[in-house]
Amino acid sequence: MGTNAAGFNNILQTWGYKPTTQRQAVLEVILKNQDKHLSAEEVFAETKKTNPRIGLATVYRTLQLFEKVGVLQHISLDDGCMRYEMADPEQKYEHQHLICEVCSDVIEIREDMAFFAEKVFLQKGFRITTHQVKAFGICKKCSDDLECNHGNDGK
Amino acid sequence: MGTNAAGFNNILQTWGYKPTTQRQAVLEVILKNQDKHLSAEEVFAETKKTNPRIGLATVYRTLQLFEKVGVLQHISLDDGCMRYEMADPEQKYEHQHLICEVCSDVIEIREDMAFFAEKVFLQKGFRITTHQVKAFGICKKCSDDLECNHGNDGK
DNA sequence: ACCCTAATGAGTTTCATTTTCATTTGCTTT
DNA sequence: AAAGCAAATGAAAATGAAACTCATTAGGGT
Repeated sequence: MGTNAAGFNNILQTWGYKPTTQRQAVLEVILKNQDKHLSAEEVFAETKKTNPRIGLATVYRTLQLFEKVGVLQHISLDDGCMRYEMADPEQKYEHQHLICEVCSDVIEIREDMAFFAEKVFLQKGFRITTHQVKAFGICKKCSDDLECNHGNDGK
Repeated sequence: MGTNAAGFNNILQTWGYKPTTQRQAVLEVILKNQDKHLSAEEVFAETKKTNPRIGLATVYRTLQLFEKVGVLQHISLDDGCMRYEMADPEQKYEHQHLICEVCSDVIEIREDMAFFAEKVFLQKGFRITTHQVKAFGICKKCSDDLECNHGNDGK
C-alpha cells in the first residue's frame, strides 16, 4: 500500500471521491517533488505543464482534499503562503523543519518526539494528534561562509 | 531591565526609534494580555479603547517593530492571521503551544528543548536561533466531555 | 446513450497585510 | 520658545493568498 498512483485511487474511492485527471495530475506533481515544500501556486504552475486547462481553484481544492484523506499535510514556513508535503505514513514519528535565515533553505530532519507527546499527555491530559516543529537559524553552509568572510567588511 | 514601560523606552532608543504615544499604548495592551495571543486586529481594537485615533497600519508597523527589537515574537496558530506574544527574555528555553481541535483553546507549556537544538547542531551543523513547537490535539476538558457523551448520538 | 451528481474553471470576493503619500509629531538646533 | 527635519502616523488604496459562486463538464452507474 502507501501513496503511489495505484493505491491512490483506492484512497479516494474509499472516501467517496472520484480519481479525476486533475487529481491525478496534481498527485504526480506532488510525487515528483517530495523533497520540496510546494505552495498552491507552485503546484498550479507545475501541474499546468502537463494539464494546461487546470484552474487554480481546483488546485486549492485538491490540496485540501489530499490533506483530508491523509495524503498531504500543510506547513507554514512563515513566507506568506501555505505549503504542502507528503503526510507521514506512520503517525508515530513526525519530522521537523530547519529554515536557514540566510539562504532560506529548508532542511528536514526526523527527530523522535514521541516522548514529548507522552510527557504532555501525562502532565496536561492533552492528547496530541499532530505537531509541527519549526526551527530558524543558520545552516552549516552559510555558517561556514560567514566564517570565511571573517574580518572582511563585505566590500 | 526587562520589558516594562520604563525599560521599554530605553529599548526603543537603543535602536534609534521614538517612544511615541501609539507605541506606548500598544505596549500597554500587550502587557495587559500576556496570557493571550492577540492578532493585529485584536491589538488594534483594544488599543483604540484608550487611543481612538490610532490607525490599523500603525498597529501592524508597531507589532513588527516590537518583534524586531525583541519585545514580541509572532506565532501562527493556523487560524488565518498572525498572532503575537511576549518574546522569551531568555533565549535558552522556549515555550510550546497546544491547540485543542475541539474548543480551539491554546495552552502554553514550557518543555526544555535545549537538547533538541544541541542534537541538531551536532548532527547537521545547523545553529538554531528560534524555534516553534505547535501541537494539535484534544485538551483534557474536551476529552472528558467526549467521554461523558459516550453512547449518545448527540441529539 | 442517458442521468445525476460530483468536480471543474473562470471570474469574483474576501480579508489579512502592506504600501503610498500627505500630514503630524517628537527631537534637536537655534 | 520658534524653526527645521526626519521619523512616525493615519486614511485610503493596493496587494496577494485563499475561498467562494455558478454555469459548464465529466465520471460512473443504469
